[in-house]
Amino acid sequence: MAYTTEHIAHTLRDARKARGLSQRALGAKAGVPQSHISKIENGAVDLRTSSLVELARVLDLELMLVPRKGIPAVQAIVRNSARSVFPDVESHRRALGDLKRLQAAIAEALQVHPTTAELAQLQRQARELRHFSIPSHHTASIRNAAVAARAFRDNTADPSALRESLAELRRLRNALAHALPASQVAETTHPAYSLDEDDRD
Amino acid sequence: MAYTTEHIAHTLRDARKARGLSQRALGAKAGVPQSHISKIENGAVDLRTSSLVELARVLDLELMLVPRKGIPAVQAIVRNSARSVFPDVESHRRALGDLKRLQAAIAEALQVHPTTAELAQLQRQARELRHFSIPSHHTASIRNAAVAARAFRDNTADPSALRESLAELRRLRNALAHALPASQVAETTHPAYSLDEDDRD
DNA sequence: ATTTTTGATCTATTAAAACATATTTTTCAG
DNA sequence: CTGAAAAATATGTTTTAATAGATCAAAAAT
Repeated sequence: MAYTTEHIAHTLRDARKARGLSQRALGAKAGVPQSHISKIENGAVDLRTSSLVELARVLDLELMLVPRKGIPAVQAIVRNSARSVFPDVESHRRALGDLKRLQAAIAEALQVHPTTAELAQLQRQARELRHFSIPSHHTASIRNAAVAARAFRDNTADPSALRESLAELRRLRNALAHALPASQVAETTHPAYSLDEDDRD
Repeated sequence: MAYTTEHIAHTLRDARKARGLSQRALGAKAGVPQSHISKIENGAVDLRTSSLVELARVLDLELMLVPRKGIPAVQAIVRNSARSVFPDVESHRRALGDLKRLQAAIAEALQVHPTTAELAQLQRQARELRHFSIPSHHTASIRNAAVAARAFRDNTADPSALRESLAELRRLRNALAHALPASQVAETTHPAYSLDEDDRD
C-alpha cells in the first residue's frame, strides 16, 4: 500500500528467506497467522507496529528510530552484520533434506540386504556429510546416491552403482573439507543464526 | 498497549518535544490528526507502520531494521547524533519568546520615557541575548526584566529596578558567553535543526 | 479575565488481524 | 518426465481495532 513501508516488507521477506523459514514457520514463532504474513510481504496491508516488532524479533532484527544524520553509518553497520553470517541457509537446508532422504533410502536397502558392505560405507559417508554446508551445485551427487540405494533395494541394480556413488560422495567430502572452515557447520538441532541480510535504496 | 511499542511511543514524544512541536503542529506536518498523536504517545493504540514512518520522517528520524548483533553500535551512533545538536530546543524557544516580550515591553516603556538611559541599555542587552541559547533555569531573569520595564512604563516603579534587571542580564550574558561554544546559536529565521535525541533501554 | 493553545476523550468509519479455504509450487517415487 | 502428495503461499470473510473528525478540559499567554 504505502510506498513508505514497501522496503520494510522487502526486508522482512528477505530476512525470512535468508533464515530458511516458511511463512508458516515464521508466523508460528511470531504468533501471527501465515495468511497475514503473506499479505504483509506483498504490501497488501499496512501492518501494525506490534506485528512488525514481533516479526522483527523472531528474525533477530530490532526496530529502531535513527536520526537522519546517522543513517549512512547505520546502513554500513547493517550491511556489515549481514555479511558476517550464513553463506546460504536455503541451499544448506535443501542439502540436509537430500541427506535425510539418502539415509532413509540406505536404511530401507539395508533391511533387504543387511550384509552389503557398500551400504554400510555409504551410511557412514552420509552421516559424515551432515557436518558440512553443501553448495547447491553438489546436491546432485547426494540425490544420485539415493536413487542408487533405492534401485539396489529393489534389486534393479548391482552393487557397482553403489560403489560409484560412494566414490562420488567421498570426492565431495574431501572437497568440502579443504574448503574454508566457514563452510563447516555445527550440527546443532537449531542453527540459531543470529544475523541477516538487508538493505535497499 | 503492547510493551514492545512502548519505547517507540516514548521516543516519538521525546523527539517531538525536543523539536518544540505541539501535537497539533506535528500532526499537521505528518498528515495525522492531533487526537491520534495523543493516543499514540500515551500508548493507547498500536499504530500502523505507515503512521509511524510518517511521524518519524517529520521528526527527521528513519525507521530501520537492525540485526541484533549491530544494535550496540547503532545505539552509539544514535546517541552521538543526538548529542551533536540542540541542547534543548524547547527551552530555547521559550527563552526566545520571553526575550521577544521583554523587547516589546522595553519599546513601550521607551515611548513613554524616550530618554531613559537604562532602557536603552536594557534594549541593547536584550538584543545581544538573542544570540544565545538560554537554559530554562535562567529565563526568570528575562521575565523579571520585562516586569520591571512594564512597571517603569506605568510609572509604578523607579529606574533602580531597571538597573537591577540590567545587571542581572549582564551576568547572564557573561555566564553564557563563557559556556561552551555549542550553546551559542545562530539567529536564523528557522533554526532548521537536523538532529534529535532519543534512546532507551 | 479571557483568549489561545495544548492535550485528552468520544463516535463513526475504515482497515488490519484472525480464521478458513483455495491455489500455486515443490517434492519425489515410478 | 509425469502424476500424486505435501508444503508453501495466496485469497475470501468475519471480527476487532486503528484512524479521522468533533468536542472538551486544562494550561498558558497577553
